[in-house]
Amino acid sequence: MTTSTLDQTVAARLEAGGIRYTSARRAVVAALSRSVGPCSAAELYDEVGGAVPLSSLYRTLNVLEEAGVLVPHFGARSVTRYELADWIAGHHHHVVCTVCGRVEDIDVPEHLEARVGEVVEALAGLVAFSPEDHTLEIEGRCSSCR
Amino acid sequence: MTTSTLDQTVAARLEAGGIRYTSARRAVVAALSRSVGPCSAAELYDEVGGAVPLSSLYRTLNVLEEAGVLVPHFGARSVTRYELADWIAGHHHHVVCTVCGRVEDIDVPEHLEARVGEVVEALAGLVAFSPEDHTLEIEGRCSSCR
DNA sequence: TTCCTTGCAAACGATTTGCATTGGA
DNA sequence: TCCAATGCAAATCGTTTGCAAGGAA
Repeated sequence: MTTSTLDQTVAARLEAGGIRYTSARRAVVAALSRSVGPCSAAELYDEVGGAVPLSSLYRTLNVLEEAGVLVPHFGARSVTRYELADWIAGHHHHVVCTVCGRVEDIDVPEHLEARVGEVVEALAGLVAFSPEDHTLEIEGRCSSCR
Repeated sequence: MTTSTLDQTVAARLEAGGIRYTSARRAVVAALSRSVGPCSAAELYDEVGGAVPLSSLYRTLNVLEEAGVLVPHFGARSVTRYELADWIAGHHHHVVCTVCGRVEDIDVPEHLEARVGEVVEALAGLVAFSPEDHTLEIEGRCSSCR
């Protein structure tokens, strides 16, 4: 998705909720769209060159999360990372490097995702659980830390 | 696994690393073995009736994690939960209730786990990643919050 | 004008650490 | 005995909030 298309998509979503799409919010969405994986507030702060102070950044993240534009990711001790929601960025899973800590997205080919879905349904059935979503994370060493 | 067997298993592991298996550490391991899902430091603090002060509890958790007895779980904003490592408690996955926030373990039947493993290998291959472990979490509503 | 958003500084909660004391092999 | 483990209090760090100022509709 190009940045301008992304911007329009997000803009539409926010307008539908009566939420302004301000420059700080645009900056965060743009920064996330550039990233290869979820970003923490601190990382985004750097990415936007300090243009948005941390407190505003956190507020921005919360607004975008409530609007369903972003999704939080709790993959490491003590920091929450955010990424664009699946309906925007597409459904995907993560690989987490146990050495450098980096989190990267994996776009899952349909035939594999179908198998994940089957397993999820089967497992949820075992514990009388109504599955709404799922996350699969693979820990290991990334190609740089091999 | 009975508590005494568990205790012996953990004791052996710690001794092998020259680490003492003190009463505080025993209390934490016992509390976790009673739990149906991962516990935060605060939850464990309550579970042991305040017998281990929080600072010591955190140190205990770190020691046991480094020894490979516990594994951290980052499933919710701002708290880290711990559980017994897979080699002790058996490999399993989690269901997270989006309503009450509870995390529960699912023991995965072998045939399903095999399928998860295949998908993990396939995905890791796509991004030149050496998989060491994986976690599958299912979000949804538990039977109580249906 | 009116309500939403922002920036700054102070507040918070989870976790860590310094230091003196205690306890187990 | 002697070093690791503990307890307490203070320090950190990520995150949130109160409040006054700035901006868009």
